[in-house]
Amino acid sequence: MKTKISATRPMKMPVQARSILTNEAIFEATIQVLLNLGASGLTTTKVADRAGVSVGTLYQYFPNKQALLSALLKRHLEYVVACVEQACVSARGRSTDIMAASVVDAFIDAKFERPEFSRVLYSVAAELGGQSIVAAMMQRTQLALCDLLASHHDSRFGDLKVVSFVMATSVVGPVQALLTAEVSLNMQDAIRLQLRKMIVAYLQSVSSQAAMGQA
Amino acid sequence: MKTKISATRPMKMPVQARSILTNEAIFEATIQVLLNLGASGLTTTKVADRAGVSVGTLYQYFPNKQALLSALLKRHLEYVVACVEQACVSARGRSTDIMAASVVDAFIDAKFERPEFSRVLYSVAAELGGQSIVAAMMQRTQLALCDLLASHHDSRFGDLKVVSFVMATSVVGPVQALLTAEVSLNMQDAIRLQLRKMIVAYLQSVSSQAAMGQA
DNA sequence: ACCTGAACACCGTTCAAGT
DNA sequence: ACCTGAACACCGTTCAAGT
Repeated sequence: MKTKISATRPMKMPVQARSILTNEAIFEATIQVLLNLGASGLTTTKVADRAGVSVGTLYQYFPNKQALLSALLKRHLEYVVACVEQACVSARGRSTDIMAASVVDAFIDAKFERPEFSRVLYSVAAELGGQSIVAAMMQRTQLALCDLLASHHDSRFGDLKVVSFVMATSVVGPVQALLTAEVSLNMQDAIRLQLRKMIVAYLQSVSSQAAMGQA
Repeated sequence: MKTKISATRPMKMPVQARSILTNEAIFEATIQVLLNLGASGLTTTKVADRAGVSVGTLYQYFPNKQALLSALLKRHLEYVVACVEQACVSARGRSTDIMAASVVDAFIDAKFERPEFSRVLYSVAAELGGQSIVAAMMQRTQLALCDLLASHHDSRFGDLKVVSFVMATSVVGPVQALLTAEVSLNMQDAIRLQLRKMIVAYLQSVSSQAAMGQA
């Protein structure tokens, strides 16, 4: 239990713990700066100041500004995708209505947990580093949707790759518009219901009975 | 036909003509730099060089870099919206199938006329100045869609504001994914057909007979 | 070993000096 | 009148010098 390690790292745990702590402080600082000044006002120096470290230290944790923002975007999108994946699991084997509502609601709810944060991340997502992260997350979402659709007892939905692509991508536009356009709460709810309707209608229009053959 | 105007602008037309020409040269240079180096590699100096003017001159035409990019984005989106508006006019009074196909095709075709350009503009659209332009263009699109839907002889589609919002926004995600994810041509066509299907299915699911009452 | 922040290169923007 | 480009302020990134 002594602290007599000389030239190596003091102890294994503390070093990692401090490292994780600093990492988290930098993330949190980035979020704050992003919310206060927007993506265009974000500066590595401002982030470092807010996190209580020097710029040099920030660059030990992230190779450059884009990597920092990409990591933040990735963390956010991984959370959102995880929510959608969970909804997919929960709705396995249920009706198309429930499938559609679960997925739509999970996505909207995840994005609206911190609307301003979701909103400001769109500019990060549109940059080079962001686009590949978005693509990867979209891929994961489509996989989860394929699983979900395949679990339906009575129906086949045609080419699941295509159907899940359309399902996944068609909800992002409306939600982005909702987040950036500041529409009324009534309108928000109305649109959520309409989105469910749209996905249900789509699924039913591409579905065929699984029992015998298909139309 | 003489050129004897002393201290004022040489002639009215030539000045405007030269002005318009330079303006266009700057736009064209911006597009080229954007295509070659991406939004993150674009520099006002590079644009000015490519346009054959000095930075100072560029700043006489545009107050700052963001205004330049916003103007370019606006011009692009105005063209795209014009295409969609025209499709809406052409499909007035037709079946829901034709309405959906016209609008979806017009949007996809307009965006795919210069795919790389459309693609690189997403990062411009996500920035502060871009978001309000996108919102305004979305507004115009929704108006055109309301007109289109109202022209249907046999059906009412409920709250047109909401339905047109969902229609307009739900196609942007798939098309953006198509443009950024480099999917195969087969897949592209398949998705175009599916998008039509989705919009048709949605319109039919929210429609009711106009003749007597509604369900 | 790890942190610091002055220093460097580069970019957006301006404006005194040209024509 | 209009254009030019050196100059300025600021930002991303590095690295010699500290502890």
